[in-house]
Amino acid sequence: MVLIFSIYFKPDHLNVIILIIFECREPNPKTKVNEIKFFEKETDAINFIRKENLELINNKNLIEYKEIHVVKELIHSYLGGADINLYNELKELNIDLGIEEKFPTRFSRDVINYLANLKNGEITTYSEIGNNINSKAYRAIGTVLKRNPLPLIIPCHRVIRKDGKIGGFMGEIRSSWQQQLKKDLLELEQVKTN
DNA sequence: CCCTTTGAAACAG
DNA sequence: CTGTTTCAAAGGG
Repeated sequence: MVLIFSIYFKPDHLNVIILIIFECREPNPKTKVNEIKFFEKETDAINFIRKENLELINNKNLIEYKEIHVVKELIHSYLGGADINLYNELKELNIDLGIEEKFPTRFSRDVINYLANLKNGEITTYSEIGNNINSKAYRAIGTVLKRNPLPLIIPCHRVIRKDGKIGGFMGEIRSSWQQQLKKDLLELEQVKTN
């Protein structure tokens, strides 16, 4: 039996709804982080939860799910400006992120490993990642990040274009709330985005 | 399987 | 700005 849970919230100084999806396979008491998703409006998040038939966890019951509580609190602190590396922090706490299933190829693993070790506020470019993983497949790097199921934890928002442009976010390359969110996340880390 | 298409990119002109 | 280059993955025979 597989149970899928979710929790959503609006961070204090960020105009977005964050939905975190978890799964729990019955005999296994450990909860795995499935996905982090962003929505422009609360109604969009609610519609998604309905459509996907996700079980919604309220704050009162949150205490029962240790992993979910921890993930939510860490994201809260990070968005509040705390200098934490979400990926390393969660790894140390032994929270299951399902990295092997989410990034099955060598190439995608190399890309996200490089990203996971970036410091808070440290930005990089698609070509810089390429240089570090010994590949010139710049566009393929973008494709890996576009499909990143763990934004914030795998900080794909820290990857901009070499020419200084902001680059895409959530598959969006034109002006959109998604790209604004990328800028907001960078500014949260004191990165100037013009 | 192979063969074609597709990219949150980069580069040269 | 416009082509051209690039290569991993996904998609379609």
